[in-house]
Amino acid sequence: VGSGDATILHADLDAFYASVEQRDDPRLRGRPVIVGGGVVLACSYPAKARGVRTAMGGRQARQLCPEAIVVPPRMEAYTAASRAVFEVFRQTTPLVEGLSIDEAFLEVGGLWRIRGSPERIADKLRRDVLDQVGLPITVGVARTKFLAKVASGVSKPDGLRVVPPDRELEFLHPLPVGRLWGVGRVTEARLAELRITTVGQVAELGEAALVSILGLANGRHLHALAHNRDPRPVKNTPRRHSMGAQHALGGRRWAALSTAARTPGAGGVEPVAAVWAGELDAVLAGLVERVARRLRKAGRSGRTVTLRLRFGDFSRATRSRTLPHATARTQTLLDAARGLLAAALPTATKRGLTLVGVAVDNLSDAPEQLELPFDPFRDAQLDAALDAVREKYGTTALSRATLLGRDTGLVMPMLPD
DNA sequence: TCTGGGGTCCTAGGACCC
DNA sequence: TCTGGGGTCCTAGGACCC
Repeated sequence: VGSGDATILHADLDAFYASVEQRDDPRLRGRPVIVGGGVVLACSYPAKARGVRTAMGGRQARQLCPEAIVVPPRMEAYTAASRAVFEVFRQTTPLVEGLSIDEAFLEVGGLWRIRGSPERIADKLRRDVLDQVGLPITVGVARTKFLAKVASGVSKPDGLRVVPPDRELEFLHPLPVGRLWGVGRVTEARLAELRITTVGQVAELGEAALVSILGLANGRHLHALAHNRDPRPVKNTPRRHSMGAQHALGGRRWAALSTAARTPGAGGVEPVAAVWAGELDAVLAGLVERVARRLRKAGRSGRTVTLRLRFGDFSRATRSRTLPHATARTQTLLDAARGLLAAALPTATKRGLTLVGVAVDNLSDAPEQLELPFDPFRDAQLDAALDAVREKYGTTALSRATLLGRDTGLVMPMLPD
């Protein structure tokens, strides 16, 4: 098998959250199912057939499909199902690159002799996922990552599609531009103004023209994809670069508080604004705590704290702050987030805040490295080092052995909270 | 279409350094 | 006092993906 063969699989679970619900509750099988409340997180194919779409407002979804069964999301169940499916992926091939909770690329190029053709492997993978995890999955097979993903996309649900190397453009060019990876609502509209609606038309356009329309990176990228030029190999799942948590300030109470807080002149405005700011701070603290815990659990730390805000008109703003060192300490991150929010509070109040988010970027692979102003390996200074750490973290549990055992010279990993 | 929660990548200006 | 060229980092915004 050479590199010119179709050996990349893109495996994508069908209507993932909805399928997990149907697997776990037989009454939902074969019926229109919507997962989510205020917004559709996922829906089964009978609901899709009625026009329900992911990210659609709940009210509109129920209008389109009144007989749909609406179930609240169970994220833990989806996480567990995802782990089980990825286990099947890794039984299939060691080279698995996860893209999201429900999809991955698999390189099966070296497996001809052991497991047969990529098509056979894909077919077995689909059966294994169904048998072992109970979920339907669609697989696309092609020579490039991009095309494998397109192939699975057009074959959903419960499908398998192999694109042979000599049929690539024949398969690709009639498809709508929206199938290109990186073409969303805005780009699609811009291209539609120029009467460009198919991948084939993009391919005819020439790189320079595309760059002048869409900018350097995007233009080059789309030009390459339209010709199925995508040299990226399948790699094992990269470590994430960012970790965040956010919370929509929905509900009547928030709306009322927010309105009252930004209405000047009325009696009692000061206290209302204070209550609003106080509740906001509690939300912020909760978000930071969540992110910090996840960071510590993953043994990661980060330097940049980003505050994300969304307003009543759906516009957004971000504020960020980069710290001197990476950290996963709740208090350090919270102090930074609070500073950002305080600076943005007048704007947020005026524009009607509807969402707060916190992200930690600039992640490093290691837990926080605490710089000590001395060498803990020089015996004379060890007790001073211990005292300093104990004082800083208010702990008495830290032993000399622990400190030395880290074997990290002048730095040591952060202690858990 | 009146909207959740989690991510990725690109652009662009300004500060700062040599 | 006014002037080059090159680089990195930080911040903010925006498009896109599932």
